[in-house]
Amino acid sequence: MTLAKVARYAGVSTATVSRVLNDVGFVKESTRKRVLNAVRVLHYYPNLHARSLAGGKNHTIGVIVSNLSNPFFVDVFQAMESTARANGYDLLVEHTGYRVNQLRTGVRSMLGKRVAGLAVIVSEMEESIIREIHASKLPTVFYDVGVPGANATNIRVRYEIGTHRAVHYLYSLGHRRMAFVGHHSALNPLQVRRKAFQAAVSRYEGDVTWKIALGPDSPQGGAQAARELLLTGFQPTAIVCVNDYMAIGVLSELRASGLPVPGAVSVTGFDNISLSEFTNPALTTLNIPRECIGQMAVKALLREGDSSLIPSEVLLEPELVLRDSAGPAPAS
Amino acid sequence: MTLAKVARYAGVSTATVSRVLNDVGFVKESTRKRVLNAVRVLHYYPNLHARSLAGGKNHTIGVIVSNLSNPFFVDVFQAMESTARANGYDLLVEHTGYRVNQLRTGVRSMLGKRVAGLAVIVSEMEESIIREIHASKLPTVFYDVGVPGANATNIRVRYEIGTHRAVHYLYSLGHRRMAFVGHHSALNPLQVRRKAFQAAVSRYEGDVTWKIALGPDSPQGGAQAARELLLTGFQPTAIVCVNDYMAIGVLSELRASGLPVPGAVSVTGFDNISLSEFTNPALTTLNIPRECIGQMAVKALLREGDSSLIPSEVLLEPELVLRDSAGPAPAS
DNA sequence: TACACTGTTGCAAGCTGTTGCTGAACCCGC
DNA sequence: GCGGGTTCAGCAACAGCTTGCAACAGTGTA
Repeated sequence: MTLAKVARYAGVSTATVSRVLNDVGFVKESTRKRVLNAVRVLHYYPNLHARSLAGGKNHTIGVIVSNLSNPFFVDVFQAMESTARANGYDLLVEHTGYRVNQLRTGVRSMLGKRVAGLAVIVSEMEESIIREIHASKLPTVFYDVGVPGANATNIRVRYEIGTHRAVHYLYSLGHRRMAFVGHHSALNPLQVRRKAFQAAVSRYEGDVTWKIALGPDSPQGGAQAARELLLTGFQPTAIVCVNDYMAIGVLSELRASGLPVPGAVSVTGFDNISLSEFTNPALTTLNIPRECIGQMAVKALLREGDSSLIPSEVLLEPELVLRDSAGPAPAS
Repeated sequence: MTLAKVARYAGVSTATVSRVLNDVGFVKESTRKRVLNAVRVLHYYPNLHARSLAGGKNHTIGVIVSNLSNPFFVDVFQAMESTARANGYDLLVEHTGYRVNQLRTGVRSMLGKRVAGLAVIVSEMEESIIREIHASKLPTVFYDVGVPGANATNIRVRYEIGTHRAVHYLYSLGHRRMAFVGHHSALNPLQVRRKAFQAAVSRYEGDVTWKIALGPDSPQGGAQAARELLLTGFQPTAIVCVNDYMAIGVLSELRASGLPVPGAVSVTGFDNISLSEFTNPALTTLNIPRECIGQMAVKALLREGDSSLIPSEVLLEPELVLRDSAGPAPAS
């Protein structure tokens, strides 16, 4: 079913049908009715490929995320979606599973689809991919990764500050043996978080001993990392997790090991995903304004008008959310 | 940047560039090198709209889901994605937030994008939308909703059986006051689940009293429903939840109300999302093979060859997964 | 030397819409 | 009844790619 057939059925030219469907130009009411009727009768759906080819416009924003299982990404995605929809744009998600190659493929696919803008909310990254994106001139928003550039906005969370707040809080509760549970150490932004932890504990040099354990980004991964951590014989009284999603697994593993939280071990997360309120005990964590990130991202991409108004870098400070999973260090 | 420019730069015709990029036909090695070089130098990304318009083929499968926040949908999506990718197809997700209008828009958008197949994994549905899909002749897979048709495969979970298993299990543990926590009562497939519960408890007519509470599909919704339930004064010793995602909220609310699980109240979920293993206590639930659903869906859509081999209806039986959230009814 | 292949490449039509421009029809006031 | 401004609709030129068919250069054969 094509425009031409609809036009023939309605006894008009394709131009007229196009105008009716796009609501542009002058079309007599009676003609419009005839066209609309033909569209309905023939079950016609405009070919969007042809449309964006001919029109040269595209009302789609691409989003690439690392892990759709992690509620953090879904939250950002949803915030983006409602903002985009409100502006007449659609979203196109792609997820990489933390694989750089998948990211590269995803970016090219987005470029091939001629999206109006691209949001890259991932942890994996490579210099060459950033260059590729910059060279394409496509309006882009990076989260965490990436460097500011001509058409690029960077949204960055100040992990150092967030992690320091968590560590400081735990220190003030008397904790002196801490551990960090992270994931995929090879990925740069995650290195950043690990280093932020190291920097934070090193402020209490000599006073605090620490250890690091890693696993995949999932509750399973958190549980696994916690298990390995406990097996080393190091007995942390506090575990700082790279995100809430992994913290869920850490909580579960501690319970399985008979270590009450926060009685024996305190746990903190990062992100403040809505699930963190429902864990048992409820998770003490650092809030990252996902809603706000999603909105900013879309607004930056839709840079209607003065592009000089778009900040090239946005820094967010995570705030500590006190709940029940962290408490005073055990007496011992 | 277009094919033509690349061709000019490489000193060949557009046909040759196209052949190189698609790896079809014979191209001399030296020519191929020249073309590939031009592509690299010029930062060329083939316009995928033009490509699918000209080629008449599309290697994209559309997926429409109700709620990307619910891990159940994400799991199905991921299974579909890897199966699709293995067959050289991409996925295009859209989510409706349980809104029928959004579903209609989504379906039309998929039709407009001329996807190769469509998987509709939603709970909301309308007769007219099904007719629209059937009329389009697009290979389709429905999950839960929809009726079998020419190009449509139906995947259906036998909720009656699953729910009956849960209720029976609880009954055998001595529970006589049960509640059902569901969501969005207006949506048909969810009605089905509620009715399945009613049918299950009615087998113990007179012996079991019950009540129903509803909320949005989220932990928050589960907590809210549980709260309302408790406020009625009805004191269930067991709560059957429509899915694990809501059960998480129910567990949390019971804890907040000082009701130990499973000491005072037992809870069961539905879906067996991976999170259900990590709740505290771990959730007793019914397994739905999401991995398998995702694979079947893609295979059915890619009906290469004999389409008569594709079943028009698949029934799945949920199996009880025993964990810690359900136990003997309190003595009371 | 003519002929049949085989491997390579280009020409041009076609995929399905959008849109600038042109022209016809229609209305107005004088 | 006529010039001029509006409205409305069609023509045809694209948009960027794929692909069937023709053409052409070599190579081996008769």
